Amino acid sequence: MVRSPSIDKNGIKRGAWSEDEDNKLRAFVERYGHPNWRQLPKYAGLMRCGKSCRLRWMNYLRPGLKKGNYSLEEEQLIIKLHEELGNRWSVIAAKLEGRSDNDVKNHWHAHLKKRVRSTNCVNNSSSMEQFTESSQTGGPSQLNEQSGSENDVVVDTSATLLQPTSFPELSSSDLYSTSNSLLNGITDWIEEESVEQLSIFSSLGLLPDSFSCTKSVDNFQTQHFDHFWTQPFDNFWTQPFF
DNA sequence: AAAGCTCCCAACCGCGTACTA
DNA sequence: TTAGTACGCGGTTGGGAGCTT
Repeated sequence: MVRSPSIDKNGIKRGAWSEDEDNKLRAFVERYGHPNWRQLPKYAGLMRCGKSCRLRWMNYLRPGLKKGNYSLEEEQLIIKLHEELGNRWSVIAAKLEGRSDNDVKNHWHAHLKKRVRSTNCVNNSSSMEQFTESSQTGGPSQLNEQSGSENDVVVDTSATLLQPTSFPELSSSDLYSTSNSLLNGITDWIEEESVEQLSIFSSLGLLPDSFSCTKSVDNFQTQHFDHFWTQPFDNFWTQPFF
């Protein structure tokens, strides 16, 4: 997953960091700080460029950095801030305790971007607005009220799907994927079935409350996942250091 | 079993900005 | 004012791991 270590023509090492290098950098920065990244590797006994040292420290070694799964709240905040600020990853990361800009950026490209895109696609509207709005209030928005004619059959049950407390070992991304698959399955099924069957399905509490379905006489459309994220889820440079 | 593909994270690169002489 | 230097940011890439065929 990391680049193979190599040494360029200037004798600067590149690629993946070894444990020994990490230890040297960590020990040096914790003892002396980092007032001059360019000079640091020389005094820390590292064959790296200052830029590489800074990056390694900021994204991996810095104390208080969180690694691993993002919480629902963190993901909501990233999406909200990205909508407001664009790709200003350092500003966004600063709002998230223990996350680096690189980490936030990677998580966005790997998980959140396509999620936002698909949500926008499904809803064909300002879903992010609803997303962030409902995230703040903690409750579901009122999509059903936007549904049109009296011929519409509106379903919005109180059943829930894939609570994180039930699946603590799954990340929110995993839960999202699984729930999305299930909901797509339900959607496909509903598109093939009658309104009557849909009503039965609803009355039995078998639809999640993140799911709403509108069926008009001449126009069938499903709307789901708008509320998924609102569900309860859970001058000392005088001597070399080494 | 193995070849090909996709995902995703760590690291690199280039550019803009701040600072200093 | 300008040139040089260092830093920080955001875009991009490399490549291992896991998945699919």
